[in-house]
Amino acid sequence: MTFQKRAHKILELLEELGEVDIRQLALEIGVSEVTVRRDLANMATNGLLYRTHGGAMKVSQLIKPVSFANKAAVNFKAKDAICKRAAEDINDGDIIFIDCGSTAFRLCQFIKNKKIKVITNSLPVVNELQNSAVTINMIGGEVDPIRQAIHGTIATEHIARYHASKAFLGTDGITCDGLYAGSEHEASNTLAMASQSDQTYLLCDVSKIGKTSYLKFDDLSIVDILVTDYNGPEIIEFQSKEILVYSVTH
Amino acid sequence: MTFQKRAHKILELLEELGEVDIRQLALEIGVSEVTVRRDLANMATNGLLYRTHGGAMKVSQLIKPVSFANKAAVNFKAKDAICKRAAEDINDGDIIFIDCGSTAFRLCQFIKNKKIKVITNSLPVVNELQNSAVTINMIGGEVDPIRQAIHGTIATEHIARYHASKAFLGTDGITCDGLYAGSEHEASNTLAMASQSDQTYLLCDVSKIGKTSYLKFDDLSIVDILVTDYNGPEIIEFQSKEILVYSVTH
DNA sequence: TTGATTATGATTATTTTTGATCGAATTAAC
DNA sequence: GTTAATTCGATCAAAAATAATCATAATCAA
Repeated sequence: MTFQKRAHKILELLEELGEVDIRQLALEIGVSEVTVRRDLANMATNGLLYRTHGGAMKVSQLIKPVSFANKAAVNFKAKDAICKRAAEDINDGDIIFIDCGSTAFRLCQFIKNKKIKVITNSLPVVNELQNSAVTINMIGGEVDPIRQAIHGTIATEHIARYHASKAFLGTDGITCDGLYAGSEHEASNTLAMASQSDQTYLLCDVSKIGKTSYLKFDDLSIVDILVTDYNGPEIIEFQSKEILVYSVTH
Repeated sequence: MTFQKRAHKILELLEELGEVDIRQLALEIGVSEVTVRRDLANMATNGLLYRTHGGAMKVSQLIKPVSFANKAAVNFKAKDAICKRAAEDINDGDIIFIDCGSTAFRLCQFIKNKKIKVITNSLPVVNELQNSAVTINMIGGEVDPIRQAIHGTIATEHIARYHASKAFLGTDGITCDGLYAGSEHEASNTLAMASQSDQTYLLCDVSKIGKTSYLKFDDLSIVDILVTDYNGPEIIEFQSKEILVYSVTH
């Protein structure tokens, strides 16, 4: 098999898998690892792929898909059901805020083909929506590496300059008394988004209901619509506080 | 059998199989391998096929879609050498701007362990530096999906709120007359960063020197230090304009 | 026919490709 | 941090393919 044929094959595998390792390639193609290494080096100098230790990556994937995948995968069926329901309310032409956090992140998959404008402080959301029909506006300011989001006063000020039709927010905990956040920064961003939008949706899986956290940052007045897979007694109380509740199942 | 007849046969086989090898052709056509080789050489110079070691391939099969050519990997050795040199000037405690673009992006790998603050409008830079010692500040505003960066008036305003000790900028082209950019947004960001920093470094591989582009956005006065792998006559002229030139090799 | 030109095949030297090996560099594990 | 395991790059040798050279056969013009 000639170099050209191998190159073709490697690019194909790369396109399919995103990354390849040398042992796997040597086996698949039927040549020695040395040869594969040479091929990769060659192709890398031509910009056809990105060489890594032990293999290669697709160039376009050089932008790491930000993986707080772990957290996002927890209870993802509930989160997906919630986000799917929420996405039904999003129409072409909408301008929406998307909060940081693993729940709101799952909204992305349902809005990729909508002609909307998304304003967000979440880096995973930006990455996820990069090659979609959506126009993205990134909120600026200090990057919080753990939450993979932009936080701080500059961020809050930035939010205040925009206005959206809908905000899709997350929270660390919610009780009949109010909303709880794990940090002040998170809270101030969430509040800022809520105050700058016509309608606020709170995306909230069952694990958050009835739970309190470090900081109670608001009563429930900022919430217009609660989307949740929870179905217990508190629901009625939420409704009595003029919150519309979307109950979903999965 | 004449050359024309053989050529016809070879093209037929090529169309059918996508690739051919010389031994197989010699057998099939009934001539010596030397002759086949001569035929292929002939046809290759006329662009009828692509010669490989031991055979030939259909031209169309050879090249994958253009999307593979990613800027970040093109000429990366020069870019790495440039960025490595530039990084030597970055010290703990510095606050630096990093411009968007494939060259400045390569600075990331050399500053991951420095205790500095980075202000950038480049999404790849943010992703690359996420799990590093660096504190990141993301410039906010509209996301340009092609350049993977934040551009626009909001972004420019955001930059104006910060001040850095050093700015590491890229450009689409540079001549003795000035700097060229591919878009107005790019230019305004670059200018904003330059005006808000004590020293501006221009990171510029050989392909940019002497090249002009869509928009001339400044003379050379904003550049303090030019880091490049170029080593031609213009260098002296740059120096005469009070630009310090770091020449690197790779 | 003759001489010249061209195409083909055989032979040989050169280049290219590939795989093996080993010290150095990088990464992972502790 | 240190150590162990991979992976890398360089060098060398073997095999295959190529280019160069030459000789022979076919073609063509005068």
